[in-house]
Amino acid sequence: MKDLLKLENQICFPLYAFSRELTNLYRPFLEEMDLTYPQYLVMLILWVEKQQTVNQLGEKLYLDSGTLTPLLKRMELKGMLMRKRSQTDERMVIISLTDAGEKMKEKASCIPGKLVETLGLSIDELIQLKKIVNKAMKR
Amino acid sequence: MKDLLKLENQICFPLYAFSRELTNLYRPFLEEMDLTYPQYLVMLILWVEKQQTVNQLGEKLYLDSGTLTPLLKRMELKGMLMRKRSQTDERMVIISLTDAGEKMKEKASCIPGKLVETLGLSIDELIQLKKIVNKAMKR
DNA sequence: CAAATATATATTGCACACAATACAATTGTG
DNA sequence: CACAATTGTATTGTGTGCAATATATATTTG
Repeated sequence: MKDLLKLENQICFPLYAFSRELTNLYRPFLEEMDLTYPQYLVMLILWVEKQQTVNQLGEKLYLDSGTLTPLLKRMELKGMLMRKRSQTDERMVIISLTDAGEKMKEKASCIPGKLVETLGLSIDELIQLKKIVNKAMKR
Repeated sequence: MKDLLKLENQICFPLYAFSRELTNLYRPFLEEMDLTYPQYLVMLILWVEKQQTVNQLGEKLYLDSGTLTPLLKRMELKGMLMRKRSQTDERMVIISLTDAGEKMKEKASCIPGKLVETLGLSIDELIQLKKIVNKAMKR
């Protein structure tokens, strides 16, 4: 029986290391747009949705307000998006893109392709990977 | 042609979210031992290797000294390990477990099993997952 | 052997993550 | 309608990650 308490026998560690490696792979492309990877994920949502509350962003990204609030404030400072309290329910903050934020979409369009290229995995492997991870996330 | 700039079409985002979810799944088990997930990874190495320099730990975990130094100091404060400069080369810091640190191994032995159970993936899927991730990491 | 170079760790600064808590606005209930 | 419970965001504190820089020690080279 092999020792499960060995780094090389771990399944979660490769995923953890790979996840960090992924944000490192995105970094050079995102730096050109002054975005971090989590900020890029926010932009992905806003390029489609136009209006999102902090809570809606958090549900989609699995992040809470303790992470999102300062992140969104930094993006607001950079002029990419606006934060405005809802008129109808003042507990909510509505996030929406500025024109500058909208314009970034075009520049970002090449990023997914570049990343897949860098990863060097086949389409089949990517589909497999996504399928398995999605199953585990659905617990 | 589907829009690659949509969150639901991303392959990296599920991996990123899943990686965070994994450390959340470990948290309840590790809290009993006063460990975080990265600290647990350090312990996995030291339970096998006995002596490791900061650099050796960093190579195995893909982490740099800016991350490891404070992390190891916190673990030293908790009495799990010792940090001592090498006599032969004073640039190096040798990390080794205390008796208390050694003893934690027994309590940790059940963790890998519990995690796999929680994940709810088949052995085949786990092997697939590890194989694909390892391939991508080897670029 | 002295000076340049390389190596190993530490420090600093910034950006996440997340638990715990706080707080204001809203909703549900008697 | 008062008021307790809920909801949505913000704040605080701790712990990573990582780039850039600093510092001390070794090693290489002329």
